[in-house]
Amino acid sequence: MQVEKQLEIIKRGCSELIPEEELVKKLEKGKPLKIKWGADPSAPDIHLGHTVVLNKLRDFQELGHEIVFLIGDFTARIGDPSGKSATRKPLSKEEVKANSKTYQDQVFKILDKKKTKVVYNSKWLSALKIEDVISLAAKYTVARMLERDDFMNRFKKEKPILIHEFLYPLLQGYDSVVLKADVEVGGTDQKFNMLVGRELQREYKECPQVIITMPILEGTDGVQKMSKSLNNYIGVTEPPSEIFGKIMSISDELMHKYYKLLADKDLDEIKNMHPKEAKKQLAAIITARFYSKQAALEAEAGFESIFAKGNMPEEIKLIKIPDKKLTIIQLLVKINMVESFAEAKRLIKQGGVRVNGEGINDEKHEIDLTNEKVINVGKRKFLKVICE
RNA sequence: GGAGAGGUAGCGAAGUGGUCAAACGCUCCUGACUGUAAAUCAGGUCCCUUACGGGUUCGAAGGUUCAAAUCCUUCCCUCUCCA
Repeated sequence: MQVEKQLEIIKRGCSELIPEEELVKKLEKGKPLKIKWGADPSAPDIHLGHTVVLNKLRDFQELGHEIVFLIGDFTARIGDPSGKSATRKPLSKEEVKANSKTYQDQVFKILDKKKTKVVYNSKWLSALKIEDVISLAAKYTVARMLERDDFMNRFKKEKPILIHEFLYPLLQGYDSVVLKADVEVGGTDQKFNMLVGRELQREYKECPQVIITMPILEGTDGVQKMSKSLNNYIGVTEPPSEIFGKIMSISDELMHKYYKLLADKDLDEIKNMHPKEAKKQLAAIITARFYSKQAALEAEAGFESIFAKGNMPEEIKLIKIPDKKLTIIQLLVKINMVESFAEAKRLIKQGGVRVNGEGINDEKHEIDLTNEKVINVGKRKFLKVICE
């Protein structure tokens, strides 16, 4: 394909491309490029945030380039605290192995497995000797490290920065050296690390990689970046009804961002639609992407039935318990719909608990479980319970 | 190594002997209104108890006191300055 045409596709939706001229030169050689993408296998669930980058990688694959999917197993075993204040706990070899497997399965929902090479950085990083690490560290200065926002902020705020945190960008950059990456793709939060990679490649007399950053997707709260630990994520393996429902609950403002980053759609058209309709469409597009059109339709029908018409969901998980009769509070605790008796009481007092659709406001209300009961807390939590 | 500041609930941050289960803000949860949107309003947000009340919390462990987040001792951790 013509370089110009390729460039257009590559640039679409990306936040920065550094530097464009170099990418053009690389493309002009007409050979497939090595596109590096690094992932941390400590949280093996892929969510919509990751898919922004993954979609870009798929663009590259469709253009005939090679994706190198680097699993940072070495990093995960040591525990990377960067960004977050809490130090992540290191994972064992076995955990990392299991995680990276799940990770791969999910990634290939989007990427073409045949055109993806999977590599583990422990292969070369664990072989480094302390001498090698020191000479690597000698190629970068503290002042340049502090250019990174996160480091600078913590430095100014007198918050701790651990020495080994400085090593992570270096190791990540060293990965690029070893892989001889032509391009590295990541979120904008990875810009600094990827730039270090460029510098290091230059130091090691390799051709510096081109950097492509993709915008960071905010989580369902609309503020923080999507992540599992903040519980504001939409995972690609969640059931269709969940994906659909979670998208319906985002704010209108956020919906426009999601459209821009996740759906290839004409934005003007969206602006003219009723926001609710637009959101439904978005939910359907995304649900269909990970399942099927059919699944999306079903999810939508279910959603309409439950929330617009106030019906019960069609499929509710059934739980069997040994007791025939329990007070509502005991029951809620028993089936883990609430964390404590006190919480159960609060919810009842506030009118958030229903049995078979009927509001319960008596804390001592007894539930007869000889026949099936639908217990419902708040808008979203439903369970069926029966005595076994 | 020396000097100083600090560690409080999910987060930020008050509190410096009793009225502290700990102000305030955010987050989060429930309800009303809606479009499971936003904004707004009402309530809630350690555990047990219908309630009265009780139990465990303020970096950790000891101690003083009728009474400790607050005072003392030791320890752990973070930051700043000096070397």
